[in-house]
Amino acid sequence: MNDDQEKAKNYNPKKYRTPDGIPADIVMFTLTKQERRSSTKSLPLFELKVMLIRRRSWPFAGAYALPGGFSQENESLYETASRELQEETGVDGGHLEYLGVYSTPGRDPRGWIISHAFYALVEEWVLEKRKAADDAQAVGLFTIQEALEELELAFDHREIIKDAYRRIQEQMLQTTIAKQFLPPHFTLSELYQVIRTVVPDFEELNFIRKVTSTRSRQGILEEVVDENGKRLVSNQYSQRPAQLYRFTDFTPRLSIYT
Amino acid sequence: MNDDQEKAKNYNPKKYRTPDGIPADIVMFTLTKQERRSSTKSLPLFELKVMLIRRRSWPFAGAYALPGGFSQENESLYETASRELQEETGVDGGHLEYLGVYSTPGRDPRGWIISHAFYALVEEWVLEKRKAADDAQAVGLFTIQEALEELELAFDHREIIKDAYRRIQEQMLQTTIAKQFLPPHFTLSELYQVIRTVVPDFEELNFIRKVTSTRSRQGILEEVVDENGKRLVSNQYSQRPAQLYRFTDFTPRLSIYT
DNA sequence: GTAATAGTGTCTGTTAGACACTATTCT
DNA sequence: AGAATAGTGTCTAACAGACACTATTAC
Repeated sequence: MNDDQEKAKNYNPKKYRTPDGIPADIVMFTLTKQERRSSTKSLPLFELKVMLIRRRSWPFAGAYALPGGFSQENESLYETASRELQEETGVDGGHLEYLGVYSTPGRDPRGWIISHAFYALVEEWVLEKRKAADDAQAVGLFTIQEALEELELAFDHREIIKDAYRRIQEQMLQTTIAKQFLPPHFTLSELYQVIRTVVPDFEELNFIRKVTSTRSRQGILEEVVDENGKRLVSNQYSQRPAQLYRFTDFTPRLSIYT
Repeated sequence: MNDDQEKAKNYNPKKYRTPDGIPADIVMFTLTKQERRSSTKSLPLFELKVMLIRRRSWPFAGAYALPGGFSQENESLYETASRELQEETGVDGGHLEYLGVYSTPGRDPRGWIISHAFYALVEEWVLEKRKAADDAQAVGLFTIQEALEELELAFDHREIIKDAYRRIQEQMLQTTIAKQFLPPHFTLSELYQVIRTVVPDFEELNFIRKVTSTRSRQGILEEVVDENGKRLVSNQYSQRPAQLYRFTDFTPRLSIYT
């Protein structure tokens, strides 16, 4: 037995009251695409949705809650969230990010339970599959407005969803997470629509020109070309083919002063 | 006994292994000012420092650690941090913000201990007072370089300090936290020096002009005037008096796309 | 006068914002 | 031709970046 182990044996961590559990809850966002009926090709309608599960048991039986689960001793909280995400959706990988801690006394009637919120960006089909596999009654995809204004939510999950929404809006403008909602190659209209869906009051009349022809932002996006250097285009959503782009791994440094 | 209480009685939260403690650790930053010897008035030298405490007992006896303490059942983690900050410095108020959670298994030899990091911006005299009140040997103010490269640090506190440093640099450019390091009224040189101290590679040759005469940033700062509308100036750090400014409560929205 | 910081002039090239206009393809 | 999205032209005012220059005051 080494020195540390010996000392650890003498140290009694349960001298004080300790929490009753440390769950990780995940705000899973997805962007649903809905075909628009029209005579010709057109961009689909996007909607930002969040996955919620109807609780069956006490506390908050019948209310909707974020998917999540308790952390175990042998894993970090990120691993807990990652494991839960995998258990809930069958997918690992994808964008998973820490949001914050929720520890207001009394937030959970089961005891002293400190929850950690994460948010994930998941493809629509993943959540649809999950919904099909499970009791369809229990799993739902809701718009932010529905979740915040119409549903009865468990615990402090309304606060968590609000915070996650604020965060994803900020991230959508300040980082390149938009790529999580886009195929590897995409047109600028698709990108613009994705941004607009998450941040409705983002309006840029000259969006195409701005992201392509200004030097200061040069490097966020690049044109996709084939092996012969020919620029690749897509006409999936339009009559006239549009140039395809991809994100580079460059992210500019933002500042309020300059 | 109401329904919830009855159910809570039947619910056994200790069915599973639970953590041994949830501390909050605080990265306390301060900006030290050092007079420069010169024949005339000049700006002081600023340095960004972090407060660390030398541990006396197991584990990591002799190593430096962030100040902090365990959370109690009747308080949120922000309250824990706020209480610790008050206990450590005698000051409440000031800037205190959540940084993140540190939960890697094995990070604390005392057991399963999940720590939450906060960072605080504190005035220099507060920490000096703290240092005087206590055993001066135990409390130290160190530059980031000293803390990260020269000191033996307890737990995963090197990681925490790194993360806090990254965060304060980001915040310094994207929010108006610079005001935490400045008096209510300040000159633009002071502001520039504060920013430069925290983010050394922030270089703006036309800083004064940029923050004063460009419309898009209009509203971050405003000139300070007296009751007669006369503009207030200071010659504390210069021969020629300089216009005093204050922050408004406006913060622009930043975006990589526009 | 000299030192030290405050602030302006000036120049070129780039960008923002508004909005009209052309381009490409499918039906 | 009409629909739908892609993308350019054009104009003005604002801004960025570089760097030389003047201004104010204390010593």
